Amino acid sequence: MDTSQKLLIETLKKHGFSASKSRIAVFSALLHQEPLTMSEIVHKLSGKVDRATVYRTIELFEKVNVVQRLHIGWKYKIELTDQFHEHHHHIICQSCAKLIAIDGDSHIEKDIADLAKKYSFSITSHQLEIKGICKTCQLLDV
Amino acid sequence: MDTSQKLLIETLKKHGFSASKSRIAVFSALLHQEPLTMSEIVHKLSGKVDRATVYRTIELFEKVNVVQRLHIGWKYKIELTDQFHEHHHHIICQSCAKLIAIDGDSHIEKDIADLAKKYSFSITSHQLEIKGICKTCQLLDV
DNA sequence: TATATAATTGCAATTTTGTCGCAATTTTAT
DNA sequence: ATAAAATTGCGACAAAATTGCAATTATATA
Repeated sequence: MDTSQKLLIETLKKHGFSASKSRIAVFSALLHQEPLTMSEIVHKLSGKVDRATVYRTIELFEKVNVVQRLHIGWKYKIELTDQFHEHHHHIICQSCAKLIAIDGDSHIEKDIADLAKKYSFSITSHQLEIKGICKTCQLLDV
Repeated sequence: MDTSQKLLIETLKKHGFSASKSRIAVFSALLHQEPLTMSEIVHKLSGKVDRATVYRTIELFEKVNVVQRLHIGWKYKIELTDQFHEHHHHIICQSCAKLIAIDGDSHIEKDIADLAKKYSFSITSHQLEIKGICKTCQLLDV
C-alpha cells in the first residue's frame, strides 16, 4: 500500500468514516490520473462500485478534502486535492479545450494568503481557473 | 432604459443576435442580484420565459461574455460579467456557506497577467474561488 | 476469531437538469 | 407593412443526480 492510500485511510478515520473497499476503489480510480468526469469514474468502476455509491463517495471525499471539483466550461471534473499531488492551477484554451496544469505560482499563493488575513478567513483551499486562447489557436484563428 | 441594458443590446447586436424580449427578461433577472442558480432563474421567470429558452439564453450570454458561471461546491450559479459590475472574486465559508464578494485585488490581477504571458495565452477571463472558514464560524466551532 | 452494532452499499425508482426538433411567433431589415 | 430570418415554446427525451430501504460489509469489543 502506498503513502497516498495510507493518507486517505487516515483522513477517513480521522473524520469517523470507514475505509471501505468502494472508497478505496474510487480513490484509486483518481490516483495518478488527469481530472475525470463523474461518468468517467462511474464507467471506470462499473461492475465494481455502484453509481449511487460513487456519487456519495465523491461527496464525502469533497467534504474531507480528498478531492476537489475542477470546473471546465459547463461541466466539471474531479481530481485529488493537493495533499495527493503538487498544488497547481489550470489554464484552459477556449478554442481547443486544451487543459494545462500550471505550477503553483508563489506570487498568487502569497496574495491569497494576504486576502485571507484581510477577511479573517482561515483558508482551506482555493482554485484559480483561467480561460483564454492558447498560442496555437491564436495563430490558426484568422 | 439604463446603461447596462443598452450595453446588453449593443453586445447582442454586435454579435448578430437579436435583442428579444426573453433575452432582456433573463438579463433583468440577473441584474443587481446575487449570483443565481439555473433553477432560480427559471423559477423567477416562470410563466414568462420557457426553461429551454432560459438555458439557450444563458448559453448565448456566456458566449458573448454577458454572464459567467460561478462555481460553488457541487453546483454553479450565474452572474453578470465584470462589464456590468466591478470585477471581483469570491470567498466562501465552508461552514455557513456564506458567499463574500471581494474586490479585485490588483496583485492577483497582475500575477495572472504575468502567467498568461509566460504561457503565451491570451486571457479572456479568470475566476478565483477561495474556500475557508469565516471568522464567526471559527469562533463558534469548538 | 466470533459477534453485535453501526456504517455502507446496491438496487430500483424518482427527481432534477439539460437538450432537441419543429411549428408558431417575434424580430429585423427593407 | 411585409417578407425573411431568428427566436421561442412546447413536448418529448436523455442524462445526471438523489433517495429510501433491505442486504451487505466494516468496526470495535469481547
